[in-house]
Amino acid sequence: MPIKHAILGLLHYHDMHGYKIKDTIERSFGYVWSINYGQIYPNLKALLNEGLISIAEVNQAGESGPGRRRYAITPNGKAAFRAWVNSNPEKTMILRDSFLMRYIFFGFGETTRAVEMIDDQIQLYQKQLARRRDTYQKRTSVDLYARLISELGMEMNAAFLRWLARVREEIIQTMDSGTEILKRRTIS
Amino acid sequence: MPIKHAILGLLHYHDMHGYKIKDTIERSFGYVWSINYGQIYPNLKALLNEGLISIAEVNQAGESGPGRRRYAITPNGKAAFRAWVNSNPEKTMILRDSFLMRYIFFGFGETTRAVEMIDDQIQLYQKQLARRRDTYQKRTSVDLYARLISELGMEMNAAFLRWLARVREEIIQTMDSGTEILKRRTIS
DNA sequence: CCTCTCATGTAAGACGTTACATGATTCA
DNA sequence: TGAATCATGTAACGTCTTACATGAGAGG
Repeated sequence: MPIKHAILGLLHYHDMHGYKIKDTIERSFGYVWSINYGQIYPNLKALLNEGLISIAEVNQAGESGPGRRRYAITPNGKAAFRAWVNSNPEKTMILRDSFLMRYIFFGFGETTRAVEMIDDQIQLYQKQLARRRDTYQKRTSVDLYARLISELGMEMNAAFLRWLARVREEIIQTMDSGTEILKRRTIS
Repeated sequence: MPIKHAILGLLHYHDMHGYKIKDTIERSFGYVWSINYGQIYPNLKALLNEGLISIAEVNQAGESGPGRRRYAITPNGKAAFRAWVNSNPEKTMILRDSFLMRYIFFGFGETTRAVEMIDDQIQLYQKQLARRRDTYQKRTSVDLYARLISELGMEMNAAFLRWLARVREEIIQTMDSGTEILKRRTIS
């Protein structure tokens, strides 16, 4: 139940609406965790039942539909969160990327198409890196951990771009030399 | 349905049992994709129904229980797979790591525990990097794409380790200087 | 007035994990 | 003979995504 912990973590900063929680998660660490309303609202309800969060304020301007609820973390919530942060992480890192998934089998597709897709990836990650650098320069928080995680994002991004450039070059060399190495494929 | 495509991709190399498919996925690109039997067997059944794979051989030594089935890709399977490889990847990369998830909120936990967890991560990734370098040196395949993807794995691994070392250092500096910067936290 | 952003929620279905049950073969 | 590995499968449960429905407030 990592979503619950993410919610509890964010509520340490200040009280929030469910909408704002999703928004913050997406903008702050969307590349580590993505989320949607189908997860947020049921989890808020559950956390409320468990006494880990409470409702700080309800704004009910209209009469129909649910009110806008601002949630706050309770002392029990803080304790549960602290226990989780201090507990051992499971050691499984999952990286899921549909480009990489295809890439693995590029040898079975068309080489020209492969180069096209690599170029698309290069463009995409160049934009992303530029955006990250911009956000990094403009950041207002002095938080050590937040600063370091955004450095990690930029470094990973840059490393991936360097790798893509190398891959592109090597594929083009293979095309030029016209060898049929690609067809002698084996896997254990 | 990315599992189906992974299965079709692997069957290009040679015919395989379901068991071997899981094993190969885990050993070849387990850090990009993980899988379990609850997904493998139902997907094999579905692919068979769709005519994208066929049964190459059934070994039924005993009499009870299901036979050991070796699967092969059909021409239709190859066509479907090729269409997928050449189709545009969705642009969402998902990185899910329970250490990083905790890391984001380290400021709310105990700093000494944070350093301990960082040290555990360093050990874990040092071992992983050593294992990857070993596998890389011993690889028998000349496949361009396979070689490059394992280089990506090692580079990402190394970059993460460099980052962890820097994080450790900066945290310890903060502890020594005894400033209370950690407590002035804000997030947008 | 219309569109965008803020805001809350549910239902259906897809996807993934865990745990269990079964049995053959291989090797020490 | 016992343990490890090879091998197939399902049921229950949990998580995640997608699509939909609803409505308030702000600003052009």
